[in-house]
Amino acid sequence: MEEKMKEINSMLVEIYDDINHIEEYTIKQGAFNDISITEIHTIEAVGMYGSKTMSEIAQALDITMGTLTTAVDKLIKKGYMERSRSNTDRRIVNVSLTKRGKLAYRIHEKFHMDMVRAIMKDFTPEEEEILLQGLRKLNQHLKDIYTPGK
Amino acid sequence: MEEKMKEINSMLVEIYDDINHIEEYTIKQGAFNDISITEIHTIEAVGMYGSKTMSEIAQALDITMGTLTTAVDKLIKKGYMERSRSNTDRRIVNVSLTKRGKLAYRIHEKFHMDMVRAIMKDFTPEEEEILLQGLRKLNQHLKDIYTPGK
DNA sequence: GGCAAATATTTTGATAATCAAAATATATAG
DNA sequence: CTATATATTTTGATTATCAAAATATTTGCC
Repeated sequence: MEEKMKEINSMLVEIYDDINHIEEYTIKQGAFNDISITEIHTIEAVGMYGSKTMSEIAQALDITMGTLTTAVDKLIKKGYMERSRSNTDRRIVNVSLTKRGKLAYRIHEKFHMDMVRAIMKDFTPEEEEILLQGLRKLNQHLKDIYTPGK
Repeated sequence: MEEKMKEINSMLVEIYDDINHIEEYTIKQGAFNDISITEIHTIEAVGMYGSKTMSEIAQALDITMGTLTTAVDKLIKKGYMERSRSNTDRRIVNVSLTKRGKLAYRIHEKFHMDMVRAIMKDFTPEEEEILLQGLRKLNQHLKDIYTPGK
């Protein structure tokens, strides 16, 4: 039992580190080598469809709006997203992805999907189901011990 | 299939983020609230027993030695580690944990173990085994597509 | 034995990501 | 129509990071 726990822990730590490195590396090698992981995640948070407000994005990323403002400035300059003031409430700024932003989104999404595919490889449907349930439980458990912003 | 993959992916992303937040939060609340996660990881890389050279630590953390130098400077100032020149080769700097450093190490280790214990608690042995298998596969997949330092 | 090349580390000068608090602009409620 | 609330940006700071230059020491070789 103790042994298995240690293995799971070191798996988690290794996976955590590797994902970081690989995500970084993949971006640097790819077609969009002028953006960082952090920036990809900002693009991810804006989302493929329609637009999001600054507040929504900042909340999703769990960063302050000040941080987000500068991040969005740079991503606009690089051609990945655009800003527009809401017509109904001029305080609100809507951010949406450009063509280039959407392409970057899709490529990053593929990276993630390939990762999941690798996990599922050789799993029977039952195993798949069990894994999913396990992850749901783990996720819920983590949410229980800590809820962001609280 | 596609649906299930998407759910697994978003579970993984959420879990990843939550672990980050929880780790950060736990440190801020605890007895060693003058250090960051990054600093805890530096302490972790120095290790409980004996000492490590700057090169070894930098390689383990995958950061440059310049970055490490400043990190170690700060951790020494805060009383978590110490430096000493090797007697056999005066170019080499050995870094080791102080009592305080070792205590921080143990507390962080306990945090990890508690987390794994919490995860496993809700799992049946069958789920546990499948989760472990999934993690092993993911780990292998990540190693296959990228080997650090190459 | 002494100099050139290699090795280990630190210093320097720069950038990215982040925050809290102040400033700005707009909306809403009484 | 004014005071308060809300959404965002600006300001001033800190931390983590890198690459390249500088420093100190060791090793290899004539």
